[in-house]
Amino acid sequence: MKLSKKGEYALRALIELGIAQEVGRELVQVTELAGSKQIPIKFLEQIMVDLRGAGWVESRRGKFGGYRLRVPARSLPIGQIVRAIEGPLAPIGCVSQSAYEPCSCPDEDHCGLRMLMMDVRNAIAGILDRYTLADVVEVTLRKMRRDGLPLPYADSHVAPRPVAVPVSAARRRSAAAPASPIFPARLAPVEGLIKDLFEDYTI
Amino acid sequence: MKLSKKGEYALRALIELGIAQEVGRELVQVTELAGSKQIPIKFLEQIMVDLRGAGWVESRRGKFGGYRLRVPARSLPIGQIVRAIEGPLAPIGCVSQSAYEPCSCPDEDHCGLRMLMMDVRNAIAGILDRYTLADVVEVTLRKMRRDGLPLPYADSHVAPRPVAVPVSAARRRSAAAPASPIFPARLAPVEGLIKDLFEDYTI
DNA sequence: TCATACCCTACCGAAATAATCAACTATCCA
DNA sequence: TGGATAGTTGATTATTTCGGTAGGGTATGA
Repeated sequence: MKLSKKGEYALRALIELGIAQEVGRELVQVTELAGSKQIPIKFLEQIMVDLRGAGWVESRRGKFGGYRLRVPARSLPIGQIVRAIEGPLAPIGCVSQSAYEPCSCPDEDHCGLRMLMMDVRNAIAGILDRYTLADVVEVTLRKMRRDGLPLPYADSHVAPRPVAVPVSAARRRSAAAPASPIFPARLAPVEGLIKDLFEDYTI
Repeated sequence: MKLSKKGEYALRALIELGIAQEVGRELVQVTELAGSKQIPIKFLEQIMVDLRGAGWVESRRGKFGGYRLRVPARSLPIGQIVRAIEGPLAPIGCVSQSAYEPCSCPDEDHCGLRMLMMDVRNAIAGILDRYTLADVVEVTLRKMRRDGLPLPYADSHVAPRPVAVPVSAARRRSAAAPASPIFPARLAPVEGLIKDLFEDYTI
């Protein structure tokens, strides 16, 4: 039940772009997204092709170029990303809701393994479809602020030169929304496993 | 997040052996476990090596030979099987509790993706560690009985010849326990996703 | 002895994964 | 205009894993 490197890097890139957006950074270069050589740059470039193809990211070429989110982070469920990059969430094909295929079920109607795997699929989907990119960005930033860490991309002398960039329609709506409050109603303590993890999680 | 064919076949074989045990069938041949050629026999033989190596299955060679469960089905959580056959349940290495390895986290303490994947890992483990082989066997049999299907391995003229087989200690305890009642307290309606699925599940 | 059925080892091909390589193209500024 | 920067594109590579299959050995009972 592994997330592929491609999936991992795609999610990281999107989270980084979400963070950049939150702190007011307009464009982020692929070298920045790759971090300290932990993600191979050329591989990430290819992944960015897919992210752009999916319509979640847009880019600007040339000097002072880079990438940014094209859709509001809050409108992008993680499950949608994972499905697009990795394929169906279902551990076996007979429980897939997006790409059904028969497996070695002796008889689907009475197959206990199918039922169990449906449970697993639904649990995975329950989490990944519940949380959006914005949620993950928020928790990341929240923990950084809690520990007093400098926020990435907020360092003004490292930022690419501000430019008048053509604004897509999706981007315009995002800019119109105020920054999320730190404790939005969506992540009230009665909801959200990530919230629970944030409260209780220790390494 | 796929279950491999090997994992799928291993689980199916164990479920079949559990069913056989419930209906009183002593030994099951690999051809029976493989079903109508849906599982490749030679591949399944190899998988049975691993299941025997794990101590869950024992076998008898020669004429009237076959396999049977060596441990009580109720003592075998599905998560244990999946881990042994497939490896860690964690989608990425930094959230694995059995096989931790660093990934491309910029900083584990503040990595929102790590937190999310911990959620996913825990959800998967929550299900797979909660239910045992006996639960899956039970739900399978329950649905078959509900629909009036003939139970596999219960056909007496197809059964291998009854033999006095040396009884392992684990097997002796299993034989001493009465057959599970159809509605055990463990699967009361207030618990158990599988129970929920059984009640609500439609294709 | 022969038939049956597990046991063991090795091999194979395909596919996917995880990159890397090479070159092109757009943008800006001096 | 030229050079630097940075995205874009397409192809290639290497490796590993997966999902089997092949071939033969060994134990058991009639």
